[in-house]
Amino acid sequence: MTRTRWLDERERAAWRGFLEASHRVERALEQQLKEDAGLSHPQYEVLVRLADAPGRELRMTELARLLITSKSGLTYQIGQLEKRGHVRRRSCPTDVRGVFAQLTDQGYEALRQAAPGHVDAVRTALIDVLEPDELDVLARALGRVGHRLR
Amino acid sequence: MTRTRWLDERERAAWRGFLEASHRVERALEQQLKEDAGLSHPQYEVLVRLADAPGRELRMTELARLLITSKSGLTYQIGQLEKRGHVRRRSCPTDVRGVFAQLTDQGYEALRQAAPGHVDAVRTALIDVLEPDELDVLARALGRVGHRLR
DNA sequence: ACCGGTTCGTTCGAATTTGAACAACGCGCT
DNA sequence: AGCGCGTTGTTCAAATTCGAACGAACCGGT
Repeated sequence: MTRTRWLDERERAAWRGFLEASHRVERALEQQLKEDAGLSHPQYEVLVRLADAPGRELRMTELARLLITSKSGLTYQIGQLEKRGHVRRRSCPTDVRGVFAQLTDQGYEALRQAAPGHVDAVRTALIDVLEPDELDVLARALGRVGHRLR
Repeated sequence: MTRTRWLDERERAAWRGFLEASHRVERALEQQLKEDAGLSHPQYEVLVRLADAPGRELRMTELARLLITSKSGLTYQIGQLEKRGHVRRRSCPTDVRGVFAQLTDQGYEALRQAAPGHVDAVRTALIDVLEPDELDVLARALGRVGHRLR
C-alpha cells in the first residue's frame, strides 16, 4: 500500500468540474422533460433505446444494461410506462423467463413530441457551450472513461 | 420556433459519452464509498464541504447550494450524519431561523479515513484515464458548462 | 435425461430524493 | 412602529432507487 496520491490543482479542477457539470446537466434535463413532456429522464431514455432497437423492443436485462440501471429499477419504470401505454410487455418466445419491453405507437408518438425540446435542452446545457475541439476531446476522453468502467 | 437542430455524429458521441461516464463514475464511487467507508457519495460530499469551510461549518442553505441538492434532501442527510455523530447542528446567533451544520471531530476523522480510498477511486474511474491535455480541456469545458447552469 | 451453476425478471423492504406547504423570521421602505 | 415580501429550515406525502431474496428456467457436461 503506497501513500495516497492526492489530486493536484488541475486534477481537482477537472474532477470538480465533472461532478458539478453532471449534476447540473442532469438536473436541467430532468426539469425540462418533466415540465414539457411529463417524462422523467430515465423514462425518456427508455423510449429512446427502444425506438432505436430492432422491432422497437429489447429484453429487460439488455435494456437495464444500456441504461446503466438496476434490473429492479427497470422493472419499476417499465411498469410506469406500461400504465401510460407507452410500452408493452411481450414474453420471449425462445425463453420462458425472458420479457421484451416493446415501444407502442403511442410511446413512439410521445417520444417524437418530447424529442425536440429535449435536444434543445441538451444543446443549451452542454453541446452548444462547447467548442468543436472540446466536443471531440470530450467524446474521446469520456468515451474511454465509460468504456473502462464496464 | 425554428426547426430542431438534431445532434450530428460528433455531438451525439459527446453527449452519450458524457451521460454514460457520469452514470458509471457515480456508480463506481457510490459503491466504493459504501463498501469501504459506509458512506454514500452525498454524505461524503457533505463532510468534504464542511471540512473545507471556515470553522468547519456552513449554513444549511449554503451547503445545499454547494452540493446541488434540495433543501429538504439536505435536511435528511444532515439528520443521518447527526445520528452517527459526524455532524452537529448549531443555531445561528444572528438569525434565529438559521442553522449551521458543523463537522464534529468524529466526522473529521471519518473523512480522514474515507478520503484515501475515495481519491483512489476517483483516479481509477476518471483522472488517471485521462491524458494531461484532456484533463485541462475537461476542466475548462465542463467548468464552463457548470457555470452557465447556475 | 439429469445435476450444478447461471441467468431472467419480479417482489420486497429500506433508503433516499424531491417539491409543496408551512411557520417563523429578517429586511427595506414608508 | 408597521407592512409586505423574500428567506430559512423542516415536515409531509409521493416517487424513485437499490440490493437481496426468490422462483423459475436455461445450459453444458456427464
